[in-house]
Formats: sequence, structure tokens, C-alpha cells
Amino acid sequence: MPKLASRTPHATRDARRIAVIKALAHPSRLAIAEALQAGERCVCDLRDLVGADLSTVSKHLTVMRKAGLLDMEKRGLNVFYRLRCPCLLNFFECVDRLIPAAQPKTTCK
Amino acid sequence: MPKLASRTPHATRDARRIAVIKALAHPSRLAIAEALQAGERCVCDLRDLVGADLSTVSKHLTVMRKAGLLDMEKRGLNVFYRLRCPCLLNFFECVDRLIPAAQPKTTCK
DNA sequence: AGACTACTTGGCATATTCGCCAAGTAAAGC
DNA sequence: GCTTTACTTGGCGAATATGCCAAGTAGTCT
Repeated sequence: MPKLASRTPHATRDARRIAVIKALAHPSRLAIAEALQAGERCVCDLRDLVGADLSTVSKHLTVMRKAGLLDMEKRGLNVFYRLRCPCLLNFFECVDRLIPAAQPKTTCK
Repeated sequence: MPKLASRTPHATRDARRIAVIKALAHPSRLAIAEALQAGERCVCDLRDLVGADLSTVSKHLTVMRKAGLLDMEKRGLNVFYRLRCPCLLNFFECVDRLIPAAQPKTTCK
């Protein structure tokens, strides 16, 4: 593919949008993001939440952090992750507002 | 993987959120969604926009339609696609509001 | 009817993502 | 220093996504 990014006017903006959207486009990562809305969590808490290997969860968190979604902080043996921006809440509201549209004849503000 | 969906309380809601988010998590599909904010377009217009094969564009549109993002309508030889819900605009605003957070010390409403 | 245009669908090769295991790092406790 | 706990990173097989070509469908036009 000849790189869409190099042909469109809003290349950089779109690339960043894609990174953010992709970081949320996976069941485990979405569950992590939702959990973090309640406050910071250590990796082992999130492992229990998604029920995957610790290494798998760690890699998901790396994806989200590199997209700009998360901050991390090491305290003692634990590493705590938290949302960089609480407005992620609004983001999900936007998505949910799209969902009723899946049924015909439903209005959507 | 033992299906996250079957273990979480908001399984169905999350599955639909994932479908919507995934439908936007690709450069061509994001570009299509952005273009459709200005109004309906036929498939050949969108092919010119993303610069891919017509069949490729058609498949992208199918993904977006099945996620509940788009409506389609055939008129004459053309098929026109449009956003089911104009609030997709808000959705992108939410994403962009997340982006400044990628730089440290930036506040985000 | 036959030709042409605008798509959609099937199939397949390539690319990307995912998840586990194994190995490595870093802090805490003894 | 040695052990344990909490995590990260490397690697690799398996699953999923992507994109093109070829073939099929459905209107339009003459």
C-alpha cells in the first residue's frame, strides 16, 4: 500500500488518531481502560481483571502507553498505571451514542 | 483465549464498542469516516480518496456498515454511503482531546 | 439482447496482531 | 549476597486483518 498518510492533508493528526483508536480496539485493552476510569491499578490487578498472562497484559499496557493513553509509575515492587486523561469517559459515551444507530429508525442526537 | 466477553459484566456492550472502535482503527476507514462527515459519497468517490482497489474499499465499507456506522443506498448505478450518526464528530473530538496528553505536563480538561 | 459501468464477493498470498513461555531486570526482605 | 515478588522483553507459532485479482451481480444505455 502506498501509505495513505503521505497522500492526505491531515496525515499526522490521523496517524495519532489511529494510534489512540487502535489502543482501545481490543477487548482486554478496552476492559483495562474502563477499569482505570475508577483510578490507578497495578499490573497484577489488571492481570486478574483480564485473565491473561502477566507478560500479555504488560504488552497491552505498553501499546496503550505509547499511544498516549496511560501514565506509569513504579512504587516499590509494583507498577501503577493510570489514564492520562479522564476525558476517556466522554470518548466511550461517543461510542455508545453510535451504537443505537445500529438499529434502523433510531435517532441519535 | 477464554473469551473475555464471557467473563465480564458488560460483555455485550463492550463487544459493540469494540466493533465500532475497530471499524475506525484503520487509516483508510478513518479517512472514509472523516470524508462522510461532509455528506454522503458513492464508492467510487471513496476509492479516489483512499487510492485503493474498488474491491478493497467495498470491503472496508462493509466492515463499517456491520459495525453500525454507515447506511447505504443504491441509486442508479451508484451506491451511496453515509454516516448513521453525525455525532461521530464528537467521537473524533474526544480522540483529539486525548492526543495532547501524549506530551508530559499538558493538561486535558 | 449485448455492452458498459458501478459495485460486491470469493479466494488467496502477505502482513500484522496476539498470547504464551522463557529469560532478564529491579526493588524488597532476610 | 541470595531469594522472592512484580514486572518487562525476546521470540515464536497461531490467529486475524489487509489488499489485489478474478469472477459475479445489478442497473443503464443503445
